[in-house]
Amino acid sequence: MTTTDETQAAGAQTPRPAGRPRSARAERAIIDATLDLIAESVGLSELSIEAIAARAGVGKTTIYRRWSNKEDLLVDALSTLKTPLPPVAGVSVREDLVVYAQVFLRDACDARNRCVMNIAMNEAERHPRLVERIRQATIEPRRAAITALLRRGVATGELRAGLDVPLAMANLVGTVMWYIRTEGVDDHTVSSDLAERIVDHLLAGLGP
Amino acid sequence: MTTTDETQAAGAQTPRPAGRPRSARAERAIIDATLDLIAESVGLSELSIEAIAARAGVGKTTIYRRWSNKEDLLVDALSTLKTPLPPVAGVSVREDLVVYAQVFLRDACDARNRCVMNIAMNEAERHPRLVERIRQATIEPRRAAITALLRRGVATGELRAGLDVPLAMANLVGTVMWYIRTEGVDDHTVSSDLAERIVDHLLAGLGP
DNA sequence: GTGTTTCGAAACTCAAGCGTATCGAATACG
DNA sequence: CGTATTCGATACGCTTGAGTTTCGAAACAC
Repeated sequence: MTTTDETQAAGAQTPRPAGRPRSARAERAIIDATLDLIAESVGLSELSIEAIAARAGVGKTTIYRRWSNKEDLLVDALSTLKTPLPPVAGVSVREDLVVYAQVFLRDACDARNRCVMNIAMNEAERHPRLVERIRQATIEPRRAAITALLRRGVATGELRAGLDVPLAMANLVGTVMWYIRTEGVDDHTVSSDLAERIVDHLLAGLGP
Repeated sequence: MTTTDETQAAGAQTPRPAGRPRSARAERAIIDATLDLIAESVGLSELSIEAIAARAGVGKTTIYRRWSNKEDLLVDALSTLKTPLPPVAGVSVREDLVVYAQVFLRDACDARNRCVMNIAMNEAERHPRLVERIRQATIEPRRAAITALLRRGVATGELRAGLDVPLAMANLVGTVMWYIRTEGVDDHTVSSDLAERIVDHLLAGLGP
């Protein structure tokens, strides 16, 4: 929308509404402060607009001039987490699984991305609009990608015939999530071969 | 502590402190209301003492005479969830794993027990005392039991040699948790053979 | 009966936070 | 320059809920 910091490029569409233009820097500061505070706290109910304004060095007026309430701001703020999403691959199913596992590990270790999953799992009743958006923008694409990959593995014979795909997906995602949580893997302590270990573990199973 | 509803048995210890005795029914009603409201809501911050008092049909005075603040009440209320804990078994490692998986499935489907895990995972910063208690009373015993079972399986050869035990545990618990969450298994729709399917799936692995 | 304690209900104080309004200063345009 | 809009700051009204206090009634012991 804006080119320089305090200036709006007068596109052919809107002839510029006269008066002092809105600060793009303030907008970024608000969204950054929102994401930081979400990542630091746990639930959305302890996140206050006043704390956001203070952290962003901004008046509450500047926030309410852009978003009419808290949920609108949250929707926009979480939308900026692009989550570049799983890149495609194709050499072998095992290697692709490792790539996905690595993406999940990275996401689960980054505070800003981790809170997205927390919100999706815990705030469904209080913020259905927000959770639905997260579900469609982040969860569903990944679920579809993994499902396709697992089906491909079954088709090529790299995975066991008659595989229960939803169960296998819970297997992969649940293992990653739980391992991160319980073993306290940090953003920097996550070793590069952890994804490989997890995938190979899943492929081999527990039996001898 | 109490035998009849409104009476305290005068044990040899305390000779009965004179005055109207505290109502045991009120105490149970308070704890029941607390657990119900925790199960219905999601976080502990939207749980209000006033709502508990209203649900229990009790004055706030009756609550504050027993517990000095909200966290004390929560600690006591959650302590009453005995979670009979994993019973021992011993025929085969697979059967024992199925038993544990069934316990986890039952717990994860019961609203009152499910919220315990939610609290342990999400409220660590706001209620460290409470979370630590849950960790020691509920999580740690189960973690130890599964660890012992997995090690036994490795020793008897029923499980693969060189098994990564923490990873295998994340495998079992994470799969159950994630499957329940994403597939929306309810308290009544949980089929009796789901635990067997999960365990056999884990034992076999994804590979052919 | 008297004395003591608890009961539920209601009122209270205090703090946090939402959303609004108002202020002087700043930044644009013409 | 004047006009329009946004800026940050501050104050305001309002609601919620914690924790306390007061009240009359009730339940015990003596």
